[in-house]
Amino acid sequence: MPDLRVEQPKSLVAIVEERLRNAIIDAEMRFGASLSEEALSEALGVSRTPVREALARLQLQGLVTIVPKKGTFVFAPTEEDVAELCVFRYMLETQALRECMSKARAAALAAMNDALAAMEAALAGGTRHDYARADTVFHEVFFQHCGNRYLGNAYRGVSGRVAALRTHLSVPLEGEQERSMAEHHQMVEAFAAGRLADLDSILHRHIMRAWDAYADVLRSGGDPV
Amino acid sequence: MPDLRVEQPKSLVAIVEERLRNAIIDAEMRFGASLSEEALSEALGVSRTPVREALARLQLQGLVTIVPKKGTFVFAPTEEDVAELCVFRYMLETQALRECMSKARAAALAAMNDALAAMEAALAGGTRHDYARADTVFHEVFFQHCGNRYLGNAYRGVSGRVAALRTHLSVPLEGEQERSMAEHHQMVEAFAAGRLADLDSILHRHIMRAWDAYADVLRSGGDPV
DNA sequence: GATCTCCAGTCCGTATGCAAGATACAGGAA
DNA sequence: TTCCTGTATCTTGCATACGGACTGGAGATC
Repeated sequence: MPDLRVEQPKSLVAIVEERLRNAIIDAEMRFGASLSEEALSEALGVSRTPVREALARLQLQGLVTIVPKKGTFVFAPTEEDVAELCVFRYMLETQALRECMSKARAAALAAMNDALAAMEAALAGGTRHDYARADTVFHEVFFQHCGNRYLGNAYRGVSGRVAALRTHLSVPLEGEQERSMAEHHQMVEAFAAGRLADLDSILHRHIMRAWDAYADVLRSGGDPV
Repeated sequence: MPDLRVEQPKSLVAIVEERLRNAIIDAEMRFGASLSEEALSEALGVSRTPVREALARLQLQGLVTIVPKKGTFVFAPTEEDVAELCVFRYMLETQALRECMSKARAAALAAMNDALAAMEAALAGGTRHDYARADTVFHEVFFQHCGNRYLGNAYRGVSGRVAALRTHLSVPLEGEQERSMAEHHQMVEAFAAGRLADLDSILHRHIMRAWDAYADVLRSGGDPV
């Protein structure tokens, strides 16, 4: 028998979750914005049940905050949050790169180059949101090739916040894309050459500089989008 | 006004989640056992809604597997799973210890000593399950004092599986508790002395030896409890 | 005996209804 | 004016109902 398997249609919960996740990440909603289950269910054309379940999942990803009997809100990062998130992100990414290098170097390098090309394209001809999305894809490559599902899961658990911060906070910064692009090139070079220590320090610089930028924006009045 | 605040009663979802989590971790249910929402809701005396939500959360912790339209099952680890989990656990714990050492050394040390004493007590006078629980508490100390919520969250995301493996797989092994206890003592000593490299290697040995033990049990026929 | 078909039982996905807590605001008392 | 209080209206928490999808087995067919 040939393989005729069809993929399952996504459940409403999954659809709603993805839709809301994108809305938050792409800054269609501001930090702290209120989300009523009923209003959402009406806007999305489904009942409250799948909306409710999707919100519960998003809470576990840190993208929304559910306050019992009060309401659900888009997450609102504090400076401290962002700092801890960046430190954690660095831990995960540096470990993932280590695993990539020792286990799937060629495949990872190829994927990184593809992602880099997409970033260049977005920088040249796309919007800043396009660039932010391509940036997100680049960093996901590490985890797709690291060969450890748990590492990937842990990253997925924070990737939403990371991506949201990227869009909300770095998109408006002038010159940020160009600096970021240069650092990504350096990372790929170091990876290709197998210089792990260099890679680590570039990654560290990359993430911590992003943190600085975010902190500045946060201090100067929160969500600018 | 004196502080009269009352704590919120836990939601049914939280209660059900905790109850099921404990049931799985304490090996009241075997790996792969089937969990019907309806049967659970009846057994727990609540409706299907909170049960359903609790199961969704447990899935994200990797403790159950939900197969659409078929049913929900207690997770069933493969050898590969366990290997990846151990590697990941080592990554998280070593990072957490590093943070503890640099940020909250005294408090962490005190808490580790407390946890160690509880383990000794369980080893001397408790059941093997008691020891397993005390072991779990010991490792949680790292994350309570590491000062990074994201690191703690990531650990919580796998701690259920770790704890479940501990109970299901290591409880039946002869002499395992004593070896484990000795290693924990070594860890605390190294931490107290600030010997980070030693600490790392002890932790690595500790986790990887546990992995060996689990793998043996798994190969010899799965869940023995 | 092997295979197919149908059916009953079980499970989940979703919609909806009701109850209870939280909040905002108007209106009255000091 | 200022403070308190009752109430309308919002929110979520949970229960329940219905329908579709899947599974396993009895019986028919070859």
